[in-house]
Amino acid sequence: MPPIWLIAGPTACGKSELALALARETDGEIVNADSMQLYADLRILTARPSPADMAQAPHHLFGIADAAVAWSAGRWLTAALSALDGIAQRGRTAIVVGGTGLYFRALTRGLAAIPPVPAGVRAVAQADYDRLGEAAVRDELWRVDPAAAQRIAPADRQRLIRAREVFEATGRSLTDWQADTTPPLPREAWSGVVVTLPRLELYARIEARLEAMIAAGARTEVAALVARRLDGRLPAMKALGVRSFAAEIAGRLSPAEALAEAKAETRRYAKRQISWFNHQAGDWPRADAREGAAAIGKILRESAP
RNA sequence: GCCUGGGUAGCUCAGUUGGUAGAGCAGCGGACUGAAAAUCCGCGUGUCGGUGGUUCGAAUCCGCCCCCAGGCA
Repeated sequence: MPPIWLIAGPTACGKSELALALARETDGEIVNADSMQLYADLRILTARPSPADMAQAPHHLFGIADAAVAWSAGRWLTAALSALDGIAQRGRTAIVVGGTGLYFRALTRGLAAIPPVPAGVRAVAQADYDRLGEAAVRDELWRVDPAAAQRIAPADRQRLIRAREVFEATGRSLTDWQADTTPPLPREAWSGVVVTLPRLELYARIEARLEAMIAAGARTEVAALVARRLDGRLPAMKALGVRSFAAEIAGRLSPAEALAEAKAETRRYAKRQISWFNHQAGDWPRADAREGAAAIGKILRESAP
């Protein structure tokens, strides 16, 4: 059975380049595990592989969604499993690369089989939260899903709404659903590595990359996205830098302020990613990005169960 | 060289009549099961330029020295 390699790591650590080198070396295929590189609209700002890179090996799930459509971890998982299936049938190595920790968790540990919640139910849950306040929603949750009410942090609007809408839509508590979760892949099917880089070096790369993105036309991309007047709550609208550069385009921030803000938000994001991988993938081997693709390939081969 | 203003957290600064210091930004730690580049929780991280002195006690007062910014020469 051909291997599935998972390459995770914080933004700007050099994952894509390593994945491409490994794909060339193994005649493998690359699968995206980045929630923002899914969308077509922001190629530059989300650091999606260029057409030249994509021509060097088959790439899956990059830029395949329209920003007007909200994808989710569940939708990604279905698409990724289907891509992995195709790659396995072709007898090739699959290289799943990205920075979205939840996606790797979904792939390796599973996602509860909750049916999609109808948009109307979510809209009602959101409206109730905004109209009645957190306390009322939480009180309701104490009745139907006390474990979730206990676990969800104060002011975590998103998770409270999620717990509520799942119960409303399915008649079963989120906690109950989650207890059922099973991994979609057998443990021996994959091996993973977390790519690291010293913090200061990572931050320097983040800053340099943002500047390069601006030089390459990231502002124009954001302007085009903003011109579509999409709902600001769509995932694609939350891509790092969109808000800052949109504010610049609207004249609310100077170019320097917008750039500084985007850099700071990206640094904080990288920190959250590091925190996630440290605790949620603490048992995966680590590899310094500077060790190069050969070293990382070796780790992946040797850590296969 | 003289005069003036200033040296306090990584940065910009606040600091009341002397009681070993606090804001913003930056930063750090953490949580995480379908928005996850999301959402949320927690944390001041300090030779108060240096050195003598006055004082029970000095970031605060005094002396000397160093550095920075203006001004006068």
